[in-house]
Amino acid sequence: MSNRGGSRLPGVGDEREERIVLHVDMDCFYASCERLREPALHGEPVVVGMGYEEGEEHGAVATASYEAREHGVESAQAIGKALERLPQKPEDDSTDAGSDDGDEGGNDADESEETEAAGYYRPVDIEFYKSVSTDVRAILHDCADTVREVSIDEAYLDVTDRTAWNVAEGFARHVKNRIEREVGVTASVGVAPNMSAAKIASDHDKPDGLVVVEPGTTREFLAPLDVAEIHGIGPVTARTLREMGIETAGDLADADLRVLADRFGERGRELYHRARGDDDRRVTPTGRPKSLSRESAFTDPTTDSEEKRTRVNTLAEAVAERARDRNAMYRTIGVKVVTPPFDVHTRARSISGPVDDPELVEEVALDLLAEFDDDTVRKVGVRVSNLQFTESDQTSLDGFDAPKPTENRPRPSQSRDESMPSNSSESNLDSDSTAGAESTDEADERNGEEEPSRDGQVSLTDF
DNA sequence: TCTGGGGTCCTAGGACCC
DNA sequence: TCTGGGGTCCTAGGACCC
Repeated sequence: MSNRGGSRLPGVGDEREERIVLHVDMDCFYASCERLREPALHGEPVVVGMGYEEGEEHGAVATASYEAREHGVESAQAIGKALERLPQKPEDDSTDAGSDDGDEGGNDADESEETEAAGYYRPVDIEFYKSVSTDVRAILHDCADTVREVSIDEAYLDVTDRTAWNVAEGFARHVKNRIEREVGVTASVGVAPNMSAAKIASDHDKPDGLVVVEPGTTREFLAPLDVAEIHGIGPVTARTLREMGIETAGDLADADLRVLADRFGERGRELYHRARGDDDRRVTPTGRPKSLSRESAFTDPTTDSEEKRTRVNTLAEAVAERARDRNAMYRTIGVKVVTPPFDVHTRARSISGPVDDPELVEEVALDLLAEFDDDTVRKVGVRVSNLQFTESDQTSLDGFDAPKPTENRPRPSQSRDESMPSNSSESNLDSDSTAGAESTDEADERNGEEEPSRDGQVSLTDF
């Protein structure tokens, strides 16, 4: 996404004033959430593992608290590895002041000398984190007219109309303080004239940080940073850039645009501009999802086609249900098959009109899977895309509400009129005003031709 | 890094149309 | 038919993000 549909050419229209963009990034969010309901974890190393269950060793680190990181625990690390570096703290139920989180205990009592550091391991409880996130979002929407939620723990705010540069730091501090006071978790905030720089700024002083990059200073702020810190430069691009002798954002800013465009196409141009502190994307409200998927890995890679089929069937059901929950119909059904070492294959089939048809999802998914009958498979997924939403939708981003009844946290309580009815007419103003094209407010959905497309990568939240 | 789950965007080739 | 140019849609894969 960048400058096609919504954004304008630089210099066109009223746009020349500097925007004031905040990037708000929760600090090790999952771990902070665990501390919220289990205050004894404050100051302790906390590891939240996905696919992890108590007493087990499989799964991967979703988030590690800073205390845990000091022992070498990192995001996306295998739990087994994390346990090597930071053993699990034996937990006895007795000392546990009744934190309502009734675990099951039992697994302690193991041998081991309790001398060295040990940490608390918890499985991901995404519903609980969502409920915390909802509270944070309410504050953000209260502080800005335009909020783009990027994920459960991250958002951009355009606050140009709410503050001014000479007091922007105070404004940002106010946002931070409200989050901490009203929800009880900390955030790092970056303030800059554009999204790209704000993102990097929020990361710059990470736990509990506040970094302001004033207009006119973005380029010098970025110059010394490693290219990999630029959003959109991952391991592959970073390596290529290094081979070209480009190591810092400053190097990239000084590079030859034509060379970059040659090597990386349109992306090269974009990254070049980002490195120079130029980014004309406007903050636009979070839109509807373009695809929905479920995937799951086998404990051990399998060749058993019945096992694959069974798994795909389950996933197909789950995806169809997810789509129905979100009032989404789909025109494309696809599967993803991952074979060792980590080769990702996708197959997809489009049908003539959008449907809501769970049986069809299963049927098509199984049919597409058949091609891989003889392969060893480590992971399968099912996805629907080419979505079309029925009017009633809304429900913002995470369809599943049902925040658990853990309501003793202070709750800002005005999220209602903010996020619910807004979308249908207002959001279009923002994203579409220049493209004089369609306007029936559902119609602009499809011009972006989403695509099944593939992902592949991995890495986890936290940052 | 041996690897979990959920997404987004971009590119390239082929089919098909005028 | 072999001859361009232009456009759209679909599929598959790659890279990236949290």
